[in-house]
Amino acid sequence: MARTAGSHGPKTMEAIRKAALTLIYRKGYEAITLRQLADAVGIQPGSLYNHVRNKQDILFDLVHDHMTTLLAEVEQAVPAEAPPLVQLEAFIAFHVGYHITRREQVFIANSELRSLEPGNHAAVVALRKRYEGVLIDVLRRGAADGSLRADDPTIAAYAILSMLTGICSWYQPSGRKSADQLVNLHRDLILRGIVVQDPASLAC
Amino acid sequence: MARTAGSHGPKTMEAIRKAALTLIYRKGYEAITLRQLADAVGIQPGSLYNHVRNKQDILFDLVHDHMTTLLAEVEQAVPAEAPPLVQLEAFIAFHVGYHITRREQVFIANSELRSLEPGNHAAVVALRKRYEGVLIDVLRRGAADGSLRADDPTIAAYAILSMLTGICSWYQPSGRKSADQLVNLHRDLILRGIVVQDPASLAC
Amino acid sequence: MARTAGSHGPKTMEAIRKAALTLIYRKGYEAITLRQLADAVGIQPGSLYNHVRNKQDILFDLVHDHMTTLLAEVEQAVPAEAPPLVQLEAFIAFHVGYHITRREQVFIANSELRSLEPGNHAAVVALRKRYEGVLIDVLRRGAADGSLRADDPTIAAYAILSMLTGICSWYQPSGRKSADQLVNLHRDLILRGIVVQDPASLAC
Amino acid sequence: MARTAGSHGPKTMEAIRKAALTLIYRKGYEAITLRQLADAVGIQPGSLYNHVRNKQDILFDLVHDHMTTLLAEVEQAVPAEAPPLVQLEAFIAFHVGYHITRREQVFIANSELRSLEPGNHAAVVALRKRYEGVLIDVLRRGAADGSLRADDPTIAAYAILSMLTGICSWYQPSGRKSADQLVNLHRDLILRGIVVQDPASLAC
DNA sequence: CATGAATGAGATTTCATTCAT
DNA sequence: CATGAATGAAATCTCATTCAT
Repeated sequence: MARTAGSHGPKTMEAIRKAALTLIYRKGYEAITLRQLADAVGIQPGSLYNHVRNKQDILFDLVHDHMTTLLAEVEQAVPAEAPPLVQLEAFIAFHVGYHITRREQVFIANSELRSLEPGNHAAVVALRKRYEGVLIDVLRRGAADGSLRADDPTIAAYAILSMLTGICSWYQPSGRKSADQLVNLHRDLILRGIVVQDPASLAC
Repeated sequence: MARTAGSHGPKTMEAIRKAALTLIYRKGYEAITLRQLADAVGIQPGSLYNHVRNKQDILFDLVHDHMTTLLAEVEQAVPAEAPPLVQLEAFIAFHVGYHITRREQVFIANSELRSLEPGNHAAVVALRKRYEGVLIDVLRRGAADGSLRADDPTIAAYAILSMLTGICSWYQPSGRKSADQLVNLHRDLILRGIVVQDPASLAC
Repeated sequence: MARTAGSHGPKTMEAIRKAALTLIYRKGYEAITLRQLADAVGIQPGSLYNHVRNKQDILFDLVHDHMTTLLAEVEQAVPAEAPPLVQLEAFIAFHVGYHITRREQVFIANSELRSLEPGNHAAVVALRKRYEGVLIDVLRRGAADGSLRADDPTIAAYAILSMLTGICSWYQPSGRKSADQLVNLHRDLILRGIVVQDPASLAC
Repeated sequence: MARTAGSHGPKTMEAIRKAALTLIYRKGYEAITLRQLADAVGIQPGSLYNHVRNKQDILFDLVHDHMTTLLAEVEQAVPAEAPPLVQLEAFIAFHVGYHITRREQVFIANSELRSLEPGNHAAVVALRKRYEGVLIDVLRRGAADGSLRADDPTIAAYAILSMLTGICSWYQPSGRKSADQLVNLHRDLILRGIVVQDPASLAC
């Protein structure tokens, strides 16, 4: 990681954020120390407090920023007036694309919720619920117009989100699948399932 | 939580395990202290060391026990000689059923891998790979005999496992869905997808 | 100061109290560090927390103990049924005697009130008011029966208490005045004042 | 408290002094931080160093200024050639008047001596001794000419000073006693004591 | 087998102070 | 002369772990 030793000005805050992201992603919020973080930034532990109120704020900033960006972007990515199936495909493509380019943020936002203090926790959970709501709405409209099969749109949404977010835990940009391939793979799985439809059973 | 204050004999070890399970599930391994654990058990922190070598061992025991049980049971639950589709359905039913009755173990085994020391980490990851291997094998055989559509059985297996394991993070035994309903819901989603197949498009 | 290195058992708490008394008396509560205190006791700083909840508690214990003892003893020292003048003399003798043998406690209880957290502060101030009340009552009764001249018993009591407590700030047990001499000196000053009454002016 | 936000020019130094006086009076020298002081002044902590060499100097300035002013004024207030009794009355009036109008300075000068570094401490104690010397001299001369009863003029002086200075710790300008009343009350106490002289015992 | 007390390492945080801009 | 950011030292407190009793 870049070491901006003795860094000055507003760059330091950015360096702290970047270093915190990597460190928390790799070791977890509780497991990292501010000494390690300061080392990674190239300053003294105490100097962190010129930019941050306390350790908790570092985590909250990271998670909160991530969630607001995610929300802002999903609303642009999913066309408001399109049919549910189109929206669903857009959502899948957006979610997979966004998540594999921000694996750290996503992972932290999911796994370190527990480490947020009550107030912060509530704020983040609220944002998360809004994001989940986007998908739930799509499924609900699809169920209503008969294009999607979702007896329980909420549970189906959770299932889809779990599946897609899980990609983060094994995906490597250098791996053998491109982002597009991943999107297609998961879109097919979600839309059509894994069973090969027996043509005979479908014959007239 | 049951507080076995001043517990004696071999019960103490069991009480430690139970308390550790609950505490780690709720707060995370790094976040709990042995003092909290001792409190929950009803003994002094120092007394823990009559039963356990150190904090790490508590976590490893929990995770390792869980993984070996999981493996032993999945092999009994999935019929060895059945066709892949039948095996897949058996796997889904087993996985969902097992996971919702052991939410804490599952959650810990997934989220606290990071907190395991290298040796322990490797041991658990190996067990996990064997468990994933069961599903991957099923998908692979299904792809081979044309009954399942899985271009990439590994990724499909990860996707399915992520989806199913995600249930743990929101499931409440007192909720509105029974275990059976959950199994059906997820089986349908995995096998047939979410899109309603247009009969017209399938007509000859 | 005695250094009970590696001290064990209930003696440690006593050693902490004694060392804290001396250190706080000499440097002030805010100025001392727990490292210094631990050094004086002969243990590690962290070990203090086996006996004490935090730094504030050390101060509060000291002050609170002092005030309760003071109150208990003053009630025994001042005869309940005696005439006010006798009571006043008893109070002076008691106060001077008690204070010069416990200079540290007295000084701390007066000068470190500011360092007490609100709750603790209130508790100590309440005790202090009760002690002051003893003297105020004596003066009030003396004013009532005409034996003492105290237009404002409260202010007079404060004046007397300030004068007597001030002794602590310069008294040395090895000094040239005995405790008895001090008592007499101050009793005379309080009772008769400093002016030599001109016999002529009193003649009939 | 007045907040001279972003103050400029020579006013800043004055603002620092005023804020320091109030803060140290309320919380004590060791307990305040330069951040708090800077806040109160309306500047950044680093900016303090454009006006002050360090924290210690702030305290020393305050105490030293106070002591020199006190000394200068007491010499004007106590008539050099008057009889001891008249001088004593003048001293009492001056001391009470001066102290109740500068409660903060007086309190700090008495309670924060401990926080002065050796050199500064010595300087202030020397000034203090000179001030005490004024009263001691009066008493000594009174004892010499038979007008005052002071076996030990030093101790008597300490006693009187303690009594008078104690006023600062409870006096409120808005209270029920005027400054003049306070002076009279304490002068009577010091000169004539608290006992009502039994006329009978004085009769010829 | 439990306990109370000790340890030593280290964590987060605070603070006085410095200095380039 | 003010500022923002850095430093380095230190402070309080926590924690896993050990061990005599």
